[in-house]
Amino acid sequence: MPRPLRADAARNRELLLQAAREVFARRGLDVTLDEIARHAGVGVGTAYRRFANKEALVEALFEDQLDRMVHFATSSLHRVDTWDGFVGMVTAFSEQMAADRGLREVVFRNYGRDDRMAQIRERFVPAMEAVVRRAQDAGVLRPDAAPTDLPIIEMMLGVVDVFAEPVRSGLYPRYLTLILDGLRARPGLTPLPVPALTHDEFDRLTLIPPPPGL
Amino acid sequence: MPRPLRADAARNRELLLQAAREVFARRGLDVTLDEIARHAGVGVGTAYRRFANKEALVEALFEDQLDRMVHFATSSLHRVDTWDGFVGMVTAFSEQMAADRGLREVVFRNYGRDDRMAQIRERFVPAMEAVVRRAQDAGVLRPDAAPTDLPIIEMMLGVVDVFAEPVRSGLYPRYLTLILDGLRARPGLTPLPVPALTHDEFDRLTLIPPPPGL
DNA sequence: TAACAACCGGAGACTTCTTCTCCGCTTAGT
DNA sequence: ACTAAGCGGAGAAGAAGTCTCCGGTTGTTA
Repeated sequence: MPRPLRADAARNRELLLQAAREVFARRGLDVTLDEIARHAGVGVGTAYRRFANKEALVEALFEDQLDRMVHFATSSLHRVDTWDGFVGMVTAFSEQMAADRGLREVVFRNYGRDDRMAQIRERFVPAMEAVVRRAQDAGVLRPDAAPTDLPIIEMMLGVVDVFAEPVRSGLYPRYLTLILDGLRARPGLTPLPVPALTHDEFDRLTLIPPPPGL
Repeated sequence: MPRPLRADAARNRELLLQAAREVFARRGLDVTLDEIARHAGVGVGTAYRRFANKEALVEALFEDQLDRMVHFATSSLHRVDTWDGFVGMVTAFSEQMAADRGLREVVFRNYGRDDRMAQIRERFVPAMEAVVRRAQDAGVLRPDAAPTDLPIIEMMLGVVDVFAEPVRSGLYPRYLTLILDGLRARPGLTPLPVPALTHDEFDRLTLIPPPPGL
């Protein structure tokens, strides 16, 4: 059992976590620990004394955030209007992801690849599947949509936001709306010409070395 | 007037251009000249003797490719079915972009920022505008779509392809279809909640330092 | 309030990656 | 056969990131 930190050390630890939250959210996971330390107002040495490396810091930060994402999915199942439930989940996902570039990178690059996060991911999949199936059973979601379309869509929206952010923040809802209009079941839709990624394909993607450039 | 290259030098120049075409297309503009030289089967020294730097090589390669993109836009105006014309242009763009990661990066990072490419870009904008307006006047494209939506959509599709490529190439048409279904004028569409980027905003985006991560 | 273990800052050692140069050897062209 | 043009690729130079080390400071305990 590690004995408690001295008061100044504990305070610095909190400063670092807070700084990391902000810097990761704005600039992604590729920032240096040096930079986080500077933003926290402590020395690099202090940062490395508290967290063995950047990965440890990421883990400490994103566990509960991923948890919250799963919660969005399951709770959307209880909405009375099925389409609203679906839209609500996708919108909530997008809001989280848009607000936090680090979160996007954790989700799509599976940063850390450790067990705890893997467990969370395992609860993700059934949740998304349930929401998609419910919406399709109700006839409001186009029948050829698939659960893995959702993370792909989140990725697309995330990129729009990274790209547009320097001149306009909050552009992504425009494209979210567009895509939701394309997802809604309607007469006269064009059948989707390629099958969606299987869950297995998707998992493999997040586990392989990050494709340079998100 | 530079005097003609010796035969072996001219041949190596072609080898380098060909290698660059392939490597840029597959891996993007961030590959090193060393890598291109290796792929061409010549020494690095040779590469740097022929092209002052990577930028010169990029310029030599992408001028006519951009030209072809503009051509897609203008020729789509002559299709009898307006919606087919619109879809044809967007599809042609996507095919080009999906097949060539380097091209995507030239378009969105304005690599080089030189005059010749700027001129081409200037012809791009009116062409896209014309196609969008024609489709909206005919009532087949949703009225709240805008010309700058098209490059944004291309960017989204490009990212899907970069991401999915390691386990599945050619996934993007699925999402292209989805988005086109969302772009088509229909009763019951949700109004797009945020204005599109203006041309000016878009230009500024491509001119500022590349947002790290495409 | 003295004493010391814990902690701090940040210079810089190390590593990795990319760009580009230099020079001894080879070859095309006359 | 001679020589200017060209070749290859080791490695210099620089940029960027990770992490260590240590002289000086501070919280804590007695």
